Amino acid sequence: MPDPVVTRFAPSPTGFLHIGGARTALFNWLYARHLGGRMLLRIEDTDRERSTEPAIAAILDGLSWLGLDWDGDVVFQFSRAARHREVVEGLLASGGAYRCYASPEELAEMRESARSEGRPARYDGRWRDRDPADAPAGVKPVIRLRAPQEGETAIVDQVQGRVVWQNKDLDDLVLLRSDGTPTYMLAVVVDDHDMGVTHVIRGDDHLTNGARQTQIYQALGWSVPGMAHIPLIHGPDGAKLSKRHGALGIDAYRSMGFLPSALRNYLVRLGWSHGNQEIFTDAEMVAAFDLPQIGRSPARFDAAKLENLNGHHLRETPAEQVLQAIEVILPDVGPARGLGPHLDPELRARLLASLPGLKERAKTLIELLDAAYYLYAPSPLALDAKAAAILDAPARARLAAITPALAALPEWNTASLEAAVRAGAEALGVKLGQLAQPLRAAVTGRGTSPPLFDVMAVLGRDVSMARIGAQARAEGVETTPNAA
RNA sequence: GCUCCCAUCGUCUAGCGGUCUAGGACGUCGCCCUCUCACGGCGAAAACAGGGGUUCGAGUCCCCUUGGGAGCGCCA
Repeated sequence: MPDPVVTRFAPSPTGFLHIGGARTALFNWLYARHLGGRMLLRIEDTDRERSTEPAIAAILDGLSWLGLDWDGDVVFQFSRAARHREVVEGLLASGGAYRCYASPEELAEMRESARSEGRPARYDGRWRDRDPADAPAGVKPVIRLRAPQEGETAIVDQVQGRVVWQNKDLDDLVLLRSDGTPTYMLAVVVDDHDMGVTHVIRGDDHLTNGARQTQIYQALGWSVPGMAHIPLIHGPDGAKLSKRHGALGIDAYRSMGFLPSALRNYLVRLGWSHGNQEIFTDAEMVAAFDLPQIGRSPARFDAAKLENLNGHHLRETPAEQVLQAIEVILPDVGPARGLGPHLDPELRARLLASLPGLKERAKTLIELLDAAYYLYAPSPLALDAKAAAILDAPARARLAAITPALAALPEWNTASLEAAVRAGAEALGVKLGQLAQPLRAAVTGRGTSPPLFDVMAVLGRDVSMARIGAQARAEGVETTPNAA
């Protein structure tokens, strides 16, 4: 293994970690893990106005929740400003950069007239070869790269292929602002170089930046890292994922009850494929992932597929782990549904026992929690519309009829309950469903639930009989359907 | 406007010149299973944007058109 790969995820902390950023991080992580390399994390906080502590925390939290770990310490770009300046000084000395005294107004005017004349909107190089003695007094200059004006600049991208720009279409970008702080374009190059990054994997909105950064590498005499510009994720309407589509941070998906493993699985298949395989464990993903299988067209975000995948992962995940995932989001989502931020031991045990039946039927942890309502419902149990419809007078009469047999059961478990109810249905001359459905409605307050006998077994004799009794006694009485 | 990128079922995609009467998955619609709902099983409808080339042969290569997208800051 001659050249261990080093990738990096480099978000700017100006907002939460969104779904596109999460996928970029995942791809970097997978590529590094696949090749036994390292993934670094760098926070691009050179924009002091917009970078915030909460955003940094949200990004770190999001990555951790998603299960994407990084190697080494987090690098904060702003802390490296002195190094960035040093590099620019060198460039200034070698003639690779120059001071530009153009005012913001001049620049705006330049862009406007260029556009109106159908020319590319770019800096015209007016200070490129001008005598510094012409510098207006009192104006702090920016420092620009003396970019080549002829020929072409190409990047050999592992996803996009060889992409070429004519140098005349690229202008002299700003390296150092007039206040002496480095720009993103410069900082990225210096940091990637200093950090030993071998592969830059990022969204293809950076494709042009790739060319401009290549010019900086060349001016510095540094070797250009491998690049892979992956297509962006679009919203359902085909436009770039944005606030209009909900502007969701990764934390929102957590709160919606998605499993990290499902999100990883969904994200990896957006733009990348491995034959016909749709379902991936982490190990499979790491083993199969590579850059050549990444497509070049943007993918649309499809919530339905994410939900389906989440359902699959829910079923595959052991009950204890699902329970832990629930406990992670409970502080967020518990209080709103009458659950506290934590589960008391008794409820936890009942939930765990019910999970095999529950996780089979839910697409998200939220759905699961709602379906488990019968486990934590306050008394008296509220009936939803379907349950209320099921519990008509004949149904209630059947409940009354089966009550003695249930009360007399020596053992209260799934098998004994099923035997008793089947016998009861036969004795009443009705189909199993005609008795089971009223029982389900009485015991869960819902028209649907996990298998009835499992539910009754977990609930226990006392609770079950009380709920059945309450509905049996209400024969002929109009019930108040649950408002919800 | 300029530069660059993209184009297979509604969506994610397989396809790397002949095995494509185009495969899988999600979603949709039937049927089966069944104590409900799911799961699972079986089946159906559903796509190579259009036009030119190249070739014995094109979804696969080239060009044009059309349609999407991204970038064009002293933001990142």
